[in-house]
Amino acid sequence: MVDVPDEELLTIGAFAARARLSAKALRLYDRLGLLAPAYVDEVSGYRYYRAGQVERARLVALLRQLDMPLARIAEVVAAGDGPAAAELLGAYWADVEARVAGQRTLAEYLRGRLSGRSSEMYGKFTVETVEMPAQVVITEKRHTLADELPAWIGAALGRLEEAARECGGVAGVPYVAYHAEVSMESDGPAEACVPVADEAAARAWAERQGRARETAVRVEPAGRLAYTRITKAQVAHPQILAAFEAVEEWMAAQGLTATGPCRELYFADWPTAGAEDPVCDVAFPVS
Amino acid sequence: MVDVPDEELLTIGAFAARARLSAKALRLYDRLGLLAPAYVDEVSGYRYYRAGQVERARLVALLRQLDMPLARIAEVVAAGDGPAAAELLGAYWADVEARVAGQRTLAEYLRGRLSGRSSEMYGKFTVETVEMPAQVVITEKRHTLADELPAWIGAALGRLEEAARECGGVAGVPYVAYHAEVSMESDGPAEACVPVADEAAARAWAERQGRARETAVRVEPAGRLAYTRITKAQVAHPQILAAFEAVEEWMAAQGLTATGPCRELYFADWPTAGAEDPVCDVAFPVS
DNA sequence: GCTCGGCCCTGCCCCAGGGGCAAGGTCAAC
DNA sequence: GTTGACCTTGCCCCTGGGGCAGGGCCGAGC
Repeated sequence: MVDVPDEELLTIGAFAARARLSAKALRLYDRLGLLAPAYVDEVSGYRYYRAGQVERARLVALLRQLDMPLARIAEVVAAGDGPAAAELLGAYWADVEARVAGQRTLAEYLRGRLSGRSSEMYGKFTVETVEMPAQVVITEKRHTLADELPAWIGAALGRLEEAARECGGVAGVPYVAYHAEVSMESDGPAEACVPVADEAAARAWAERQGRARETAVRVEPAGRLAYTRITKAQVAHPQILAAFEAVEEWMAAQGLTATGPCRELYFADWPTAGAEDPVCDVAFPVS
Repeated sequence: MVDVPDEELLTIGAFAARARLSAKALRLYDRLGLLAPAYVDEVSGYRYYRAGQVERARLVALLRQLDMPLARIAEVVAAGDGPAAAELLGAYWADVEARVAGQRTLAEYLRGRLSGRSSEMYGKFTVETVEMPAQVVITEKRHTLADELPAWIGAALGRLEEAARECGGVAGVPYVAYHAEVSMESDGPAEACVPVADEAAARAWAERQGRARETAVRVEPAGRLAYTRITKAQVAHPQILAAFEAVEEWMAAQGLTATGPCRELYFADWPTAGAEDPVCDVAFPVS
């Protein structure tokens, strides 16, 4: 069954004008299989489109106005005009809104910082050091983006504290270590850690864990932590960045260097804490 | 005065880790003059950064998280840490919010359309045709983006109606013709047109116009218009797209083709009209 | 002094989503 | 038949890097 040209076919230029797309874009969509011409002359290579394809082309154009990647547009148009397509679009747009919401917070923070309050930013934080004993910790590690981070921290520390009951109980302040930056673009990994009393039980617990979550048992060596204490309101992206920067600046001034990934130690009961209650120490292991 | 390396210098890898940037990105920023190393070894080409440059590098990294182009980031960091930089950031972010607001409206519209209401979309519009006599029109043309379009339409039609008083008065329904799509990416041009009674006076008026605005006088030939009437609430991007599509679909069904750019005819007094009052005909010249 | 591993260098190709241009083939109207 | 508009492919350009190849630099251990 060969497509034969009939009198309803449009050249690429005419089709582009009706679809409000460029001919160049139409050639690209053809090459990607997103919007194939109804007929292609084998001799001249001319593309011919049916008038009925305009609707689909316009849908593609509108989705492109949302900056949706062509691959996702292909999924949407493949899903047809039903609720499935609407679902895909909704999921995409929810992603966009989540990203923009994070960026909005960051933009507000940066605007405030650039406005001239930068000099007072570092003064607000008091940095101190504390000696930490060696600790056996049970951990759960995951790659995650900044927007899902708070939910994951809550869930992971909850699971680990539950597990700690079989390992001699929680023997220190639970914390989260960041092995790489967690932000909108970079996804960590982050590692939730809960100190426990019974190393043997902890190792037995780790043996029982499946592959669903990346769990581990580790002995965290003793050492000194440089930290600053922040309130519940400050434990949010991006305000918390100021705290990290304050600690690093203080370390540089003291001639100290970080000997490991930075941490957030959650020493308070999170749900019952008020916004202005101190709940967290932002810390670096130092030497 | 040559920069001499002292013991405070960091290699690119160490600096990248502290700034939470990749070495590749740092080389790019160096090449663009955005963040030059404190010292470059002339023999090895190795880049060395001062610890004090970390702050600036982090600012760049944070601004990149806002998807700000490097050229604008360069402007921001060049403006220093004062209100000027905050102003630039604010202007950029306002642009982003405006763009996203338009996309949000479009996404909501599309989600509704894809949900399965597409079959009833076209049914809501009644398309008819009308014969238009030849008209002398005075016009003003401009390239504009979708977000500034409503304001420009109001201003341009206001100016043209004022000018029409010297040209024998307004002799028909003012309209806006779209010579190409006006959206977030494409900027038209759009042409505001007001029919006038006195062609000679109109040509004299056009002669007096300077180059500040792109004005013209034209005789619009007689012809048939296919149109549908919409309410004030529907005269907004992107709801109005449904009206345009309805007219085009109807035209295709009737075997008619467009013979010129599409138009919006504003026949009602805009300020006093209510949201549900018909105010506008969405039309195509057809043959 | 020699080698080894870990950094670092430049340069090239790759991604999306096209824009722009050149060289050449086609099509339709006159 | 000619002409001009339209179409084709192919190549280089943009941003903001990622990834890799081939080669140089450096400190540690032997």
